[in-house]
Amino acid sequence: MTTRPARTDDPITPEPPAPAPVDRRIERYDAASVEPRWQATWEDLRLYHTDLHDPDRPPFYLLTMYPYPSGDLHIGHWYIKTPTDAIARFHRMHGENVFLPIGFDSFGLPAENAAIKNKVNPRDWTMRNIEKMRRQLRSMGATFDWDAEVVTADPEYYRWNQWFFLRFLEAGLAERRMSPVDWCPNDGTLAREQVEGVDRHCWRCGAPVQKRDLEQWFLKITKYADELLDFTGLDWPEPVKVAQTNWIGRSEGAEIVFTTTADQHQPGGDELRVFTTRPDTLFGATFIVLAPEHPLVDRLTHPAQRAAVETYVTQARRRTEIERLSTDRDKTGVAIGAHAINPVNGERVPIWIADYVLSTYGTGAIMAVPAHDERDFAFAAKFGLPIRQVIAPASVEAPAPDAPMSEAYVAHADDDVLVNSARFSGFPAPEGARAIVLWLEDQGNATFTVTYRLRDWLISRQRYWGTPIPVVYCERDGIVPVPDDRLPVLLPDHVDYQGSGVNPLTRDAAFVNTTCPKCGEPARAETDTMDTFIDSSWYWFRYLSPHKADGAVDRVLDERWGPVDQYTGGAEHAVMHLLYSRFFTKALADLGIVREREPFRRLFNQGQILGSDGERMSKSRGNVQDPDELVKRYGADTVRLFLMFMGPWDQGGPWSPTGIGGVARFLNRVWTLALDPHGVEPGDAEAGHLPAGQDYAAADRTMRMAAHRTVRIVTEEYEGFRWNTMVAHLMELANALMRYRGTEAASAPAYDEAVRLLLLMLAPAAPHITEELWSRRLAAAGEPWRSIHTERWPAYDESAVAAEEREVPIQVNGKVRDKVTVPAGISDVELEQIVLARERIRELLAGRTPDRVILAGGGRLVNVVVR
RNA sequence: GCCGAAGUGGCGGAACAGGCAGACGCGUCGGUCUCAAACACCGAUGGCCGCAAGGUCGUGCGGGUUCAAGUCCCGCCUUCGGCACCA
Repeated sequence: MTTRPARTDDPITPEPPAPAPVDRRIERYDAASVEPRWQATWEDLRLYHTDLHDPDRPPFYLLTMYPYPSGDLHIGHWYIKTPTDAIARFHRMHGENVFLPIGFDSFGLPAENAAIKNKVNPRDWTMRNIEKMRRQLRSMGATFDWDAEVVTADPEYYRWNQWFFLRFLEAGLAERRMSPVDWCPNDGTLAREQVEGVDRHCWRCGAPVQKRDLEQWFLKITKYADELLDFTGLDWPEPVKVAQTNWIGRSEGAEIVFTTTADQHQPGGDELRVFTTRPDTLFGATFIVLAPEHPLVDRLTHPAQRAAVETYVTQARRRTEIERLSTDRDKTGVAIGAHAINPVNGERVPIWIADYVLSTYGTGAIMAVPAHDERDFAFAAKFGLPIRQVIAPASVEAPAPDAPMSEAYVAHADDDVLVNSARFSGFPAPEGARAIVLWLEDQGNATFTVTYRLRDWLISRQRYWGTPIPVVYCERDGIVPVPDDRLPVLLPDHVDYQGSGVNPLTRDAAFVNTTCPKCGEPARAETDTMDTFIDSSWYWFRYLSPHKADGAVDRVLDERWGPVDQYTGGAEHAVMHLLYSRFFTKALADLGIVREREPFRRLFNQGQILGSDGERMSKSRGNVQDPDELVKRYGADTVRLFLMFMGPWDQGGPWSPTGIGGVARFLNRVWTLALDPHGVEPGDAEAGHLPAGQDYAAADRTMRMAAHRTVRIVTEEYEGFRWNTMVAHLMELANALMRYRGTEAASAPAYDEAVRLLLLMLAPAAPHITEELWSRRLAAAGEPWRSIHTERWPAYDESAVAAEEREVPIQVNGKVRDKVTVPAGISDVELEQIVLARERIRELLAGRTPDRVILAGGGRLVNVVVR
């Protein structure tokens, strides 16, 4: 590949910064002066601006989760982003055209909270933070392509959120429905984090939180539930796939129709559809439970029960879903005083409501089978409802219908059969389930169905700082989409919060009062804004053409660059962000806007850096670690390398700077090896002499072998993101070379080659010091400057890595007792002879003949077994 | 409760695919350099016994398979992360 610096739009006139002349007494590595100098040079040369149309090199799209501009770049950001930068540099050295963009996820609650609390403008607050974080991000020395930067709070970005919304609306993928929110009379809708305490009060005014039903917008992600379960072709961590699969929660079963009976207060005949995964237990259904929110509750409730029911419904609505679903709680519920007919046996069963049944799952109604469901069992036991066993292993005698049970029989034995189930008795359980549904289906009382835990995506937010939803409400025309040519619907720059959490857009007359695009009459603008997960569901498409004015996505570039080759970011986004992004991509593909149906081919979740107290870093805990101080003291390269060296990347852990000195020492050692090969250290008695028994040629071979073996292993470690062992192996190589420094072998070509390889291998991880040393080597050799980061990644020399001899550990009865050095190509027979002839082994055998001699792993180890 | 990940020296961690446990680094101890200190460099460093050679124990706990187990199997314990009565 080219040895010129990466392509830029400008003609290249590399003006290498004049390297300091190499003194006899060499200076130590001074990061504070070297690093900013190279960062400025890279920027001047536009070294990391990616030419997305480059016809020659294969594209590699590397994406890292864009940060929220909280205003502080902490050590956790470095932990994600600097190894990602090393990936970029590694791929670039393989001749790939790497695109590593960056941007800011700049809408959201924190800006608004700051606005309410400190009376600052959310936009000013956000933009100030972005400014600060840009500076901090640059101090990493990462190769972000800043030309591609995306700021989601810019109209240039969010107008396309609105455009997508309109396309979804046309395609029937967006719809408006009632949905409850947590509500405070003073501060309006509350996010989960704004509800505090067990008594659930408002974070600002302390008022008790209420539930309130609002008309809100949904995106129909459930339409894609089945496709989202398919991860074919994705190289993703298994736990993420498992988490998404559970989140979608597909279950197969049937809907069964129960019909309400008449009484003196209502005519009956209402259909109650229940969802069950166990139609085989239908004969054991002894009551019905509805979610308290079920639409028929009001209509069916008997007057005598009305007061109790209403109290219960109010209570249930005040509980969080987590509370309602908590297993620790006692079962609660109320009979509503109505009944329904079990279609399978005509039995009249009572209808209850209970908060353990959710209106959002299935049909919001269940048939309770206490004999075969633990929750129903607990409920029946508490309220004295009948329990009837209808499933039992064929191997035991069928129990009587009313035989007492101490617990629900839920376990699936292979020989489970239906019992007490009329003509279905004796059917094996799975066949029984099928037969019952088929039979009921004929009468119109059942259908096979699939239900998902996944719910449609509620995107409406009653907040200012987000993308306005582009619809208008007209007296005459109803819900009217804003036409494309009127986009973007601009967020006003200044709003008055009046010290309250209520969405200030609702009070902004200029925003709210608009005209209907259809009839031209006065109309009301939608004041809800979009969930910020919308922003992050397509930002990587926009990076390809951030300023494109006539479309959201550049289709040509999408064809060329999509899907993202590698995505890096935290595991906390395992479900929501990654699932929404997959949904968006599929929907956009169906709308013909993008080509691919999956956004991220390969995903890596790095671990999380915790505070030194082992807790998640947060401002409120005061355990946020600022890297600036460390960077000032040790330099960016040292901090980068230290973060990589700490442990496996997917592990994370509590932050502690202990040990960073070791990494700094290593970089200084590299500096010394490269610039002062002939110096000697006073502390080393052996300094200046080759290791005992080695001549110049042996030293040469040893150095070559060490360097090339390191290339072999380190290349694999870069590919697998195993940074900690990668750094360890580079340290080993440096230590090995250190042994030859100051000896005659330091003049050998092998020494110089080893230093060259060491620098190349270190370059992606520690880009500044290697660039500096590289420039000095070139200058010393009288060659023109070129960046080390445009060099090719080294290949190892097969002949150099092969050893002539190897050491074989010898075990007797599985314990290492001896070692022997043998020629590399030795045969098994010869090896065995040598081993058995060893004095130490003969001693241990004491005249006995070995039972077996095992040569393990092609003679890597010998085990002599004697009993 | 369910799902997922993990438990290895004083500490962070290493160990391909069952084959020398503890790579690399920190810390500690000893040394060289220095008037001295810092820096740098060299050496030692799992526990116990031993002057040494060497022995012995040792990867959360208890069993097992194997010539050989940190690694595989069975049964537990602990920690972290996620999910939450999903019918």
